Amino acid sequence: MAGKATSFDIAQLAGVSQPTVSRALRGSPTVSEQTRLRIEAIAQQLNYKVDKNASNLRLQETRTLALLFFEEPSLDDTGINPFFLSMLGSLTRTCAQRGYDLLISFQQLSANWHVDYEDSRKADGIILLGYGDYELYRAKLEKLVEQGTHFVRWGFAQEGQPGTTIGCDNFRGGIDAARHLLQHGRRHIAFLGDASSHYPEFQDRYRGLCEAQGGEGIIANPKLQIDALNAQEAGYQAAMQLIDSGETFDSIFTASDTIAIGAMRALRERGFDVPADVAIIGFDDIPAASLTHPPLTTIQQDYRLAGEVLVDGVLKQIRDEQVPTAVLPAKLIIRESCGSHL
Amino acid sequence: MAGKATSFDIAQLAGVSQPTVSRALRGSPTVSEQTRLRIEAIAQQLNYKVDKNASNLRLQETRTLALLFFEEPSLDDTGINPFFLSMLGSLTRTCAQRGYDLLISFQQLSANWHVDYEDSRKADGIILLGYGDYELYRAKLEKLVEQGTHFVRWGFAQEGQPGTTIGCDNFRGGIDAARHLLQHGRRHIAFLGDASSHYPEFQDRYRGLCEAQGGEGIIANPKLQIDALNAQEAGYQAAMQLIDSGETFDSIFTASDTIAIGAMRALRERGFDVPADVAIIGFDDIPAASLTHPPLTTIQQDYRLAGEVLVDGVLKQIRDEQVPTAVLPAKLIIRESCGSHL
DNA sequence: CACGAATCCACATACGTATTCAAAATATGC
DNA sequence: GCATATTTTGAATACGTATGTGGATTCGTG
Repeated sequence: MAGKATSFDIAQLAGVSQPTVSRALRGSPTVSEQTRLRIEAIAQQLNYKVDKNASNLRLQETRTLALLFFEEPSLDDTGINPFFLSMLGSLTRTCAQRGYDLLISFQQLSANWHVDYEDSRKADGIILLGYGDYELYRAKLEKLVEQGTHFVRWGFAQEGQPGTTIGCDNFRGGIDAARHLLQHGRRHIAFLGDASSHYPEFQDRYRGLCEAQGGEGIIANPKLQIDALNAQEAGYQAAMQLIDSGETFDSIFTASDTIAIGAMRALRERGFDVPADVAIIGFDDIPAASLTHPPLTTIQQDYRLAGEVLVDGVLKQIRDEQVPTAVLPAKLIIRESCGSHL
Repeated sequence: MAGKATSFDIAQLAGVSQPTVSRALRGSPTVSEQTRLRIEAIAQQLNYKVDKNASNLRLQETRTLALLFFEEPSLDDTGINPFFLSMLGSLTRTCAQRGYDLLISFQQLSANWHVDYEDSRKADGIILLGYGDYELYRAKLEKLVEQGTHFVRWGFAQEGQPGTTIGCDNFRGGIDAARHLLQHGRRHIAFLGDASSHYPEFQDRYRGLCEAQGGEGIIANPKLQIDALNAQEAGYQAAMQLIDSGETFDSIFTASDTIAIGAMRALRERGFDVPADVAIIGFDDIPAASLTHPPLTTIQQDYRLAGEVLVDGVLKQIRDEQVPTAVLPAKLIIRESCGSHL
């Protein structure tokens, strides 16, 4: 028997026709128990596996999802956003549980990621995971919607956006982060992270900060907001810029843990003590957050739940069900970078 | 036009036959420039994409590789081995460059990962990434070889193993780690990590340690070797066990950075100063290694190179070329957990 | 014994592409 | 203007599976 066994080979050995083999292996009730067992035995013996390509072609579905990561092309490619990496585990696990395979791909935000995968029937649906300039996305998301592609995006969730987006409650998370700092008596809170509308997740976190400050009658000093993309180096430089600006600050809220790690390096180099001189709070709760010194207090995104919701969201779309935009809760994780444990 | 466009739709619009469309889009020289341009224009306009399933079925190849991660089922599933996660970036990048897609899956070591993917023609080849009991692998690897599956494994590389394995020079890395400690005057070096033959990578690292000690006339104290699987919690407990054993030790070489992080937590809790009281050196150089306090000196595995070698190895096998077992260099990364910078 | 129902299976076909082979169209040479 | 070489296209088919439809066999029932 040259090459892999096909359903015809089995049919021949079992003395039945190929369709009977197909039905038997799929558990159709129209094939007798006896024949089915015989066929199954032979299939096992020949190490037969259904050819996915032929099967997919016939069924017009792949039972595969595509996971597209992308980030700002300008960022250092030394690593992948650790938060997304954490989510990867949850995504693959959920996919496996639902009987789907996961095709993975890293993309530049500028590339043509929006015109493949589902069109070419590599996947039944797409999960998009990425931070970056929202203006660059928008047109592509609209194209996806127009093509009827099944996809769900992780990120800033708001009604009226093209397609379905699932994200965490960035605004609420921003408020919680700010309150935590305020409760520790900090009044001059700096924000490191892009606060423009091009980065709506970061912007929302910043808005939460301003809101919480307003509740205490504090007017946020715009000079304490410094743009930074999601990278350690960006955090380092933003913190340096903040220090050099001469503005008064007693605490920093960073738009991500990665930025916080860079910022802490800058603070240390310049002789600031964390948290005595400057308290710092991050966002995401990446694995590294518990390893910094002092361990980083941060806002946790539930990547476990997120993975499930994303996968199930795409699967619902594939079944032509409506998937509403959803917002997942964020949770304050108190460690030591803001001072005493409350 | 209901549903996706097919090559027949294009053929009709272009006034040619379906085979001509296929040839035109694949750049066959037997179709005239003029018709090709016309066909390409129409294809673009209809947003036509070759159906991968049909194409794969016809060509009998998928241009997809499967990446199978697996770890000891007993380990906490809170996260994925960070070193493998680092490699993931390199693997996907290399795959993309070579024109291949990457199918990803996390497996329990005990599951039947060895009887799928290539058999069912989901992928042309497999990359195996995992630490765990080698005895559990071996039979499955042999089965893969027997079936003629194209696969490459990352791990302990030795001639005579089933299939092709690519790994880093664990023995050499162990020697380098030990020498670094010895150069700092440490004479009582403990090893945290399983040193049984079931975990050959770890065993090799330990062998390197013993070898280097032997070169200085030191006989390794077997009571300073304590089993630990690759997890923080395991590192923590192994270190506690070491401390409680009452044996004299002035330094620790851990089989992985993850173990080192757990061990450092135990040391800190028990009031040991790193590196003054106990020097510690890890293995892997995961991203978190630079964040510990003090920053962890470690042996770096070149995940970038590893990813390329693994992908190219499988591709070679697919082209029926021989792929020899290979050993990649490991490199000492000096930080601060062993004392002064040499 | 005959008739219908029930059970089980085979025939034919479709999914969309890529290639073999032969035929048509065009160009070349005399 | 005809034969031959060359380019370009189309008809037929195969890849392996899954399913609609109808045929054969068995069984029960009158």
